[in-house]
Amino acid sequence: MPPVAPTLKDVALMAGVSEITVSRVVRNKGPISSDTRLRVTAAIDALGYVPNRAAGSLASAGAPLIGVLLPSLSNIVFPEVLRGIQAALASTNYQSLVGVTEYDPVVEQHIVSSLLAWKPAALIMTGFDHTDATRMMLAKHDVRVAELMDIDAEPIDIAVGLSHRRAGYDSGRHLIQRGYRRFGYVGHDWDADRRARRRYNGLCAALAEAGLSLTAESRSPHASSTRAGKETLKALLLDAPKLDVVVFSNDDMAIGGFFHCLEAGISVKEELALFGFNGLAIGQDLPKPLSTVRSNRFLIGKTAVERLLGAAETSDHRRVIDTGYEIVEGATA
Amino acid sequence: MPPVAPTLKDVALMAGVSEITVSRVVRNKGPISSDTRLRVTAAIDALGYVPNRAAGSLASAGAPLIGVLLPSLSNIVFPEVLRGIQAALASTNYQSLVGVTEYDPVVEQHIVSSLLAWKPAALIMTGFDHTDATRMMLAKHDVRVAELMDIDAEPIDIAVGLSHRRAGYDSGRHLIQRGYRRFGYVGHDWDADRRARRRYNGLCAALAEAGLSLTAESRSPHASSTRAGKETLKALLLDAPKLDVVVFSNDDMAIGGFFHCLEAGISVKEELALFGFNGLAIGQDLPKPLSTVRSNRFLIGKTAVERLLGAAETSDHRRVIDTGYEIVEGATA
DNA sequence: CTGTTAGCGCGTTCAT
DNA sequence: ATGAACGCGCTAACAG
Repeated sequence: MPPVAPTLKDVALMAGVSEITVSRVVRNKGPISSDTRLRVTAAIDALGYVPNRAAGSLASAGAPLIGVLLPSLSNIVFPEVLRGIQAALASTNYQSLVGVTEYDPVVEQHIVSSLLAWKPAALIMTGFDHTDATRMMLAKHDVRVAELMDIDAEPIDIAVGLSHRRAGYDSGRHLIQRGYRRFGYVGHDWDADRRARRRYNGLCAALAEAGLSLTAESRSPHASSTRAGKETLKALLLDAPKLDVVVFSNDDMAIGGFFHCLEAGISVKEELALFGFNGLAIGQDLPKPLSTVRSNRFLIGKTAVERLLGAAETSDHRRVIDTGYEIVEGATA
Repeated sequence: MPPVAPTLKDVALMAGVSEITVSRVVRNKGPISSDTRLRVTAAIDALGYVPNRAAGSLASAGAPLIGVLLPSLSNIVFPEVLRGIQAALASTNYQSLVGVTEYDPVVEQHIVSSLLAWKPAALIMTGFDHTDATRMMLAKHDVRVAELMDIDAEPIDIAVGLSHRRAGYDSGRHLIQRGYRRFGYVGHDWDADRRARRRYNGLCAALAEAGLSLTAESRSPHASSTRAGKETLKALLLDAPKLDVVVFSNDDMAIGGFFHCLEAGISVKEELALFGFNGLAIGQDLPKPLSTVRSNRFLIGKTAVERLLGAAETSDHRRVIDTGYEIVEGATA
């Protein structure tokens, strides 16, 4: 076990060529005779040579790295985005440096700063909520930047996601069209999750347009969760028993609501309709598939990487990429 | 927007000191007079200096990086482990380089190789299932290695997790003690998830010890999911209607089973008891909290990082760290 | 407490 | 098709 990793020089020596030739073989760059290529690759295998990326990045100014900043890993939505990112990265030689901000722009700022220290090719962030200092750093260090999930604001570089305002609005239209009139809303912490608020605003706009408004609403101060959904719906129904439908800030909350109905003996849809957001797999496996809006989390992550890395190849230079959403009819509304 | 990042030299020039002095201030290393420290930090702020980590790693042989290899991000369990890792990392200046193996040791091998290229301080992997080539690389490049989730085998360096065999065994003992006799088992793809098989073996051992055996069992060829649990239980009950209790390979599967019971009008626990594994939050929010075994995923990730980075500080040099598990009584068994 | 010298391993540039 | 020289930005090892 020689804890001394072989370098270009070792490979060069063994293959009887110069270092730069080995470097060319490794990177598949420049003309190499198939003969020397053979000898070099043989030496590489024999020595178990692994290029030192730190050295490579230093020499070439820029690392094959993508910084990924996620607000949270507790909300299943972000691992799914990360999954899309990883899937797209798998076919490249880029790797991901992952940090979690806990929805705090100041934490985000610190992470951006330490990620930038690696001279990554791009940064993937969530939402549009950054400190001025963050924006300044981003401007100075020429990295590509993708802001994910939302497209309701002006991006720094590119944005990939969906319009949460429109999604909320369309949810409202859809439900009104299906005959619902007495709307309840059950939400979670808005300060952290700005997108939930945008959907709420869209929903209210749709109601207003139809001459309606929310009959009752309640917001949990906590992060979204099944439990929060369950308890918040319970609380809401104590105050305002006469509702047709309850729109939840997302599927987690809605599933909690569904469970509450099961426990309270409320017949879902017949007595009270439920509507979510995200289209999580588990919601579709409930005894009654949840009516909701499918956001395309995996696609968002995947698309972001493709756009960030493939910029030159495509002629498509949109700054805002709408990955869309679809209303999932389900059986709860 | 000057796309030319300032370097140590720029800071040194501005502060009227040498580069190494700036370097010392940045790293908080070696004695520095508070006067020069002040001037240097002022210059750093003024220029917006961010150290180049690639250069630092090259010079000092070794990067403040932890490579993290996860088999999947679809199974909620691994994001939770990652959460623990990130939480522990937050208070250090280490960052995580994340890769996903899709349960394939060959993919794992490629990722290990590219991670090693950064000279990380440590690698966090899952399970004990690695190719020979992977083991060889690990031996050569002196990195710390943690193998997570399982402690039922001999680790390369350290292992952090729980004994799945014992967890399965204890589940069996627990259920037998509660009077169950006719056991069913509903599982998922074992080839990918070796730990599920270990739990199964433990369960069977407990049954055998009590002179019992599985009355019926069925395994989905797919990855674990609510849907797979639902469908597999349904199939199982067609063949073997007379069961007291069904043990599932994990909570996702068990929750699916719960949903099947709801749909089929089977009274959970009274007619058929259900038992899971993991102790996911959502299982505890079902109308009847799921009876299961709590694995401590967050703790596993967090502990691994602490052990890997804090080795010198603690006198605790165990190679195997048991993060334990607890039986969660619930209301479904 | 501060500076000098040397070089980490590689890629760029220019030659041959 | 191949190579030599140089330097990327930083830190280790010594001075002083």
